[in-house]
Amino acid sequence: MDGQEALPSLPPPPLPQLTSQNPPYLFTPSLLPSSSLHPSIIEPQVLPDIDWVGLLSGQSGLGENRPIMESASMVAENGAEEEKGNKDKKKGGRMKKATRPRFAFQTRSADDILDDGFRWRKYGQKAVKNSKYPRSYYRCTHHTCNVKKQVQRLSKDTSIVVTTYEGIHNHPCEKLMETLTPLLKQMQFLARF
DNA sequence: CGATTTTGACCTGCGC
DNA sequence: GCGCAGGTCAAAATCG
Repeated sequence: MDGQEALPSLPPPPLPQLTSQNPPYLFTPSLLPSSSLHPSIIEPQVLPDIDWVGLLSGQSGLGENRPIMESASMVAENGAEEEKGNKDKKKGGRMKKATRPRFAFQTRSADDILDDGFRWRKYGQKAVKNSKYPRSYYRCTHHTCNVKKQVQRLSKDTSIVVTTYEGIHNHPCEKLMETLTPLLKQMQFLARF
């Protein structure tokens, strides 16, 4: 069925607060609605039923209906786990059930690919049943980062793109850093006076 | 020439 | 056990 296409349109939930428990780069501009990085996005929508608190704290979700989001039990995303995990998998196919957090949101956009500040490499595209449009698979190009995302346009409402993120970035957003670095330098310079 | 995209083959999980 | 659907790999093509 087209589970992803039956997503209700609800206002985005409150954004999670970063605490000392959370990885420093857990939520980046990619998840911030109305981010200035996304001029083309008119109506960002975070999927409902996402247990942000659980997601962040490592506890499992509460929602009963989770159209896209999988269980949010957090696996150690950083460091050794990812590289070694990759060795277990053979060519193609699903590996062990992903236990990494997944979250998705809809955006109303003419572009399938929205610029979320990270660099992504496309590694696959697949036609999906009950959908006119193919689903595209992307992986974060950062060496140590194993985050993936899927992008799919709804066939019911072709102006809506569903983006599903899987995993958590363990590095800063490049674009954000590019923007902030000169500002920081300038501030440091001015602070000397 | 390195990085990225395209695309068909391959693999796995799941329902029947 | 079989077939389908989804997810990934990797070689070739394309791009900057």
